[in-house]
Amino acid sequence: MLLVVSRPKVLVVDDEENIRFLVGSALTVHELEVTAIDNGADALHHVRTERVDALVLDINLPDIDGFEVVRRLRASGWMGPVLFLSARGTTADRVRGLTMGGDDYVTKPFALEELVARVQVALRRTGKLERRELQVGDVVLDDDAHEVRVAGEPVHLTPTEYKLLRLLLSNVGRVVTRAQILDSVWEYHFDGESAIVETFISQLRRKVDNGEEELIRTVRGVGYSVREPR
Amino acid sequence: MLLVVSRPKVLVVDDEENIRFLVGSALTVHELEVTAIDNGADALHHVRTERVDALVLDINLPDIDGFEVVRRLRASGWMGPVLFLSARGTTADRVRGLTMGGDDYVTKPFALEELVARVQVALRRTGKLERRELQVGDVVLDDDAHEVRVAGEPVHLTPTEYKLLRLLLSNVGRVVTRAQILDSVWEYHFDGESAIVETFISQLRRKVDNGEEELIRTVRGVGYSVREPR
DNA sequence: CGAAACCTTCAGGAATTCCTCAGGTTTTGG
DNA sequence: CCAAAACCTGAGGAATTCCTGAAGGTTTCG
Repeated sequence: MLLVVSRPKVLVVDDEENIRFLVGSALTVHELEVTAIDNGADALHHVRTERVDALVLDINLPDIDGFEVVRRLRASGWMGPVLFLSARGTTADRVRGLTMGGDDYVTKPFALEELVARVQVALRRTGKLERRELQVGDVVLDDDAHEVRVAGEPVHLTPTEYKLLRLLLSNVGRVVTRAQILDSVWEYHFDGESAIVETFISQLRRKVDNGEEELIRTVRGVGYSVREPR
Repeated sequence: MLLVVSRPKVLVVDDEENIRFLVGSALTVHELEVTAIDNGADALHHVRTERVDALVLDINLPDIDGFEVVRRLRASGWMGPVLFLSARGTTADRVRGLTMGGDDYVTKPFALEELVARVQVALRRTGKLERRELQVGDVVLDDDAHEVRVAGEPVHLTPTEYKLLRLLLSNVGRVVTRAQILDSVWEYHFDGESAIVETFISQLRRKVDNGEEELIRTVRGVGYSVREPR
């Protein structure tokens, strides 16, 4: 594990107290250093005087429009990534049209996890955050690129397959029970009789399990596990 | 068996006496050190003054809302995992949206076992809980990987064999009676004449008993036992 | 709207595991 | 030393669990 000398700094700009709090804490939990500001003018000033590695910015601000904030920042040379928060009303198209470069947007209401993930992606892209990869044997899951490689070759996984593999890989050396899988990959933890886990395990194996030594091991009556490589 | 210097400390916060008791005992049984508190203010104080490795927190508290408790804790730098208890009414979505990072939630009514499992998962993730291994001589039973190694080499056991070995190993130096075995490994405690225990003991020995010194000793007329290593 | 990609269910078959039975071996007590 | 009791162990059919392909339904995207 690499020692990170200083945490990436994220500025959150939103006039709603709640949003600032929620987003702020979510980002903090994920090891980011957060500053929160409730208006455009102060935000501009902050970015110009302090180090800011990424910006989470509401489009509707009491004083200056979010897009305008970014326009001015770009003009003054700040090139960091911006993640816009747009109210539901705003059509996605409009936002998309106005975001540029590496910028991104999410519409309220949003899932905190998703927002955090996007901020992290942006930070990694700009090299402020290390790349995180899960690797076991010759299978590499690159969470940034959202890509899986087997023996160097990219393999296409569907979203569900990806989630499942991710869960397994982040529990190397540990059995993941069917219940955990259902709970984590699918939303329901009502058990019942669903062969869906098996089906996806099967698909995953076909795509990822590279002959020789099996990656995904069945632990009968319990679940599945990926062995620690040695 | 590894010596655990200090047990992980879990704080349970709920205003219902019953819940505190139930959750508290369930966690205690599983080797965790539990403190129970019935309101948010005292909980805050406790986390700030004592070591707390994980928090089990009802959302509806008489004084401060559970989410607010966490908000304040995060603000004061406590980064441990939180497991929210939410009443059934609360929509899962809301809770999900508000939990972040490693936090988790379960809705009442919940299975104690599940709750314990989740707390343990959280503690392991944060490194507060070590790997659960039972070891006697050169036989190691790794409960996380659900795997058994003899002299370093993985040995495959069926679920029943595994349960049996686990029972024996967790009673090192003690005789486990046939009745206890039947009761614990199989569901029935009606005795009758079944040679099933013998059969499985036999299989276990073949797989696990590594020549030289017998691991599983027969205690005639009583049951079986695994000797303490020296 | 249509096509493609994806998710889910279902069911037959394969693999594994369970458990009874029966015959053999060891121990105990007299 | 003998007989009875207790225990050991291998075999095989029954039961469980798992695998996987196919088909139908849903969502996504152009």
